Amino acid sequence: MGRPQGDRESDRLKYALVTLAVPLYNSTFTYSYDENEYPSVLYKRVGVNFNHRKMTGFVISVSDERPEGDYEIKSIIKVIDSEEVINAELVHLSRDMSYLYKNSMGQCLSLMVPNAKRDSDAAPFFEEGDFSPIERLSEDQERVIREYHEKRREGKTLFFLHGVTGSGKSEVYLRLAEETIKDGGQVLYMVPEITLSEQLSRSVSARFKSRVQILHSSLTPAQRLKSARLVKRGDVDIVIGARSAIFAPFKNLKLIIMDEEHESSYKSSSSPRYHARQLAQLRSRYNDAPLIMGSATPSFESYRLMREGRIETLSLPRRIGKGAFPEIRIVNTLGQKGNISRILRDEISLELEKKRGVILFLNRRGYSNSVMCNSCGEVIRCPNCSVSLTYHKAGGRLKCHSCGFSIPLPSVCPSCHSHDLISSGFGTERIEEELRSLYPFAVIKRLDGDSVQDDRKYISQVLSEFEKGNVDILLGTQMIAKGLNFPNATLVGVINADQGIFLPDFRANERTFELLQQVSGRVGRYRDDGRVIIQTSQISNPAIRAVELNDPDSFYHGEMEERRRMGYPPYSRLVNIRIRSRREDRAAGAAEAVEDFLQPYFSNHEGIEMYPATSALIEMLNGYYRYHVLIISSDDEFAYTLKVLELLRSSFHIPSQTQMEIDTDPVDML
DNA sequence: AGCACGCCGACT
DNA sequence: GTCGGCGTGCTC
Repeated sequence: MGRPQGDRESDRLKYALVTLAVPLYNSTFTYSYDENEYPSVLYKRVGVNFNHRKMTGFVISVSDERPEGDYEIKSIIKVIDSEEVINAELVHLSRDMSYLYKNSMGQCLSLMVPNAKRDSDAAPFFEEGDFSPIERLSEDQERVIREYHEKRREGKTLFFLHGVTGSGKSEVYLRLAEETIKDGGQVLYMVPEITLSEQLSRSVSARFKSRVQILHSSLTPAQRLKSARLVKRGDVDIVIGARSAIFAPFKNLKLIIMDEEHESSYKSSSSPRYHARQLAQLRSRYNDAPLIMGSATPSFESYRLMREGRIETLSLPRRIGKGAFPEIRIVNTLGQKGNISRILRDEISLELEKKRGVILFLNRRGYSNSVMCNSCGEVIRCPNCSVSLTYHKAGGRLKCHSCGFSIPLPSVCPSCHSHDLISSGFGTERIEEELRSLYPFAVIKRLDGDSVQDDRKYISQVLSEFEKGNVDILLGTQMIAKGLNFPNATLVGVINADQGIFLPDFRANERTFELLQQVSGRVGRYRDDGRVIIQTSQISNPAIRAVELNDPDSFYHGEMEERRRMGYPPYSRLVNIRIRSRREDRAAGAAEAVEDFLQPYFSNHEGIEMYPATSALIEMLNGYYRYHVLIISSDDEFAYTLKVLELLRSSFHIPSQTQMEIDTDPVDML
């Protein structure tokens, strides 16, 4: 084939594959550009015209040849970046991600790059922290590092550091990170969202000096872009960050650490609903970089892999130094009056006399759970969501914990105008009030979603006051259960361990166990007189029993058997297809249409079960009616399921005014 | 998604 | 008359 002669301009015309963040089956489109004008466009962002609008996309490949097909090819309007913002690995990752989570490549790729126009002011490059002395390793830690190296020599890449709280996992991570960096590799160190703001990041930056990049949630897009550039150039040795740090554009990634591997914050709650743990496994494979996950309470997915020897287990079974496990006491709340039992009350008094701080935990904020009319029986509900409103005494309002809607507390029942409104259930606000009347001279601080919203600095302030011994009782939600260290506390109380237990979710026990185990881990890390008091009405629940007897193994075994028997994860894979619409009939209709589409592929298919379309547990959320179709596949048939869902994406036409979202390996079925 | 086009009902 | 709600089709 002869090239067109004479026309020098067309000689310089090249074609770029551009991927756009549109929810289409195929999100890549060809645009032309003049090579004289733009000598390099690959892996940069470009501005293009797309169906009567301007968009920015990523160039993922370039070519001299016009692609097949007779469609018009428009030209690139401008090139945004002077330097590449992605690389081949991230394009590859977005392709795999797109297939697994059923979003377009463009949508996946757009998550990976902060959407800043251009880089501006310098990011705070590193934070000056307290100097953290290098600890001497315990025997267990040394053994674990030895085992790691042996397994590495055998070519293993997946590891699990299974260690109780206080066993010194972080020091192991840091040693291995140091070694990797000395050999010229880069390290990704992932932590759950809440941990990030706290102690850890400071000690790590002190350890690695200026070549640390902390991906904080408070960074602006421009700052993120700037730090990504440093990572990409290889000017950063170690990146610390939460879920989205998994997209950092490493030049030479040689180790991935994922602490608190079981944490659900690693799973995105908006689409693409990726799980950082799965993506970490992909990047580990692409780069032949080991992945070390760690936790005291492994996810059941990881637990299965460990048990089957598909991932190497490194275990730290003992606490460091004289840290011992706390004594755990279960208090049966059945038949009890009041929210704080006699036993817990006495224990708190004892601690206060000794001038020690007490930590109390309750996973529900607000004052009362719901407000009901005592005349007509109406419960006051959110107009946008099918949940009841929670009373918040501070501010005197009723709030929706699903969508944030709030109204002033009405003085009469909205439906029958009776004055007889009663509240039921209790939250942290109510407990705080009870504590104040029980211990009028104690300094009591509450830490929950409400206290944070007002003031971001408040948390760290309260925590440091508690550490200094200036706070007697610290009352909090989830927030204080995870990741935080209270070296001096000797008493932890769980006001009510029941909440999670009654959810119609096969993970209810897992969540309860995990939470109680984590809460217990907060106490007396470095001492041997820690106590935990757990109040519950379900004293024979397996999760509660396991915590009481300090016997996690039997819990895992029992629960795993149950999961296997029922065909639930980790012995199967779930895909939840959610459909939502402002109109109930549309949502229901679309869900049925999805079911009808899939029926021929899944009915009578060995190893796959499709549950018929039903309305979601919370039928309405934010004004949208919600339906879903759940697919359970065996390990072997999961690949087939993904193939069929690809078909759904390419050829199923979603009715108007409805949205469909595919959630692969969902963590909550709500 | 988001934008244009084209189709029907009810309002200055 | 025509404004606007909504259904349908398309995007290099």
